[in-house]
Amino acid sequence: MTTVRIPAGWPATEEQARAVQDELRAQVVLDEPGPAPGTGRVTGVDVAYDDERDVVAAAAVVLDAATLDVVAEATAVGRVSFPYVPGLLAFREIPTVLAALEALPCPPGLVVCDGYGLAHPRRFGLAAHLGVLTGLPTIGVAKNPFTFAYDEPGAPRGSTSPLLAGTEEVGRALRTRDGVKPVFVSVGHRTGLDNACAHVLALTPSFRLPETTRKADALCRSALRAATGEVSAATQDG
DNA sequence: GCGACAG
DNA sequence: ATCTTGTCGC
Repeated sequence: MTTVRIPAGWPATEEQARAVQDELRAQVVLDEPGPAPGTGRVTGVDVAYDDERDVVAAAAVVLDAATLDVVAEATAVGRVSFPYVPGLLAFREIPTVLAALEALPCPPGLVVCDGYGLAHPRRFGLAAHLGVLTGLPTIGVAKNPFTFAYDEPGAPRGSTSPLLAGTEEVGRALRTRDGVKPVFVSVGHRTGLDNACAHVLALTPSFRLPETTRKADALCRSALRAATGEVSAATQDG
């Protein structure tokens, strides 16, 4: 576990954050198909919060893409770096997520984020932002459609429908379990949308959400419990 | 103008 | 995201 300091010059206002998005957005690479599904490694990242104590914990869990076995994992804790503002989620999550990724003992391969990539009001959601900062291929898998419109995909697992901002397809609603609410997939960086959806299907043999997300979620929650536990123990001990 | 809005 | 018991089912 590593402890994170909020980077110097980190945006302090919504206006500054939007300016950063507009500046970095031009660096997103869209003409690469990305790593082939089922090969190499796939890493899930997630973050948990205790706003009460101003503590944030992130986890990165590396899976073998073929077997979905855990190959490596790392966590990081720090202070909350930004309030939750729809459209600016990345500024809340990224410092701690970056630290967790850097603490990994091996390359992460494709990174799967909780939330959106290009499906974003400014076309620069968390997955795109993390991709540009790390240079890694990334995708976003969200549980909710945010502000976007979509037609219900067919009932069978694997069915998709466009996720629409007006007439622009910014992502895809993807059914990962028969008859269950779809997930919302969008490209982050250095990956194509077809490939991103194929990865998500490969990562959902048993549950609605990708194994990467499930494992990272469990790990960051336990890291948060450990971190806040230390705080209260320190308080009691002196 | 107001509200809704990834996590 | 988070607050939260028991409960149904594989």
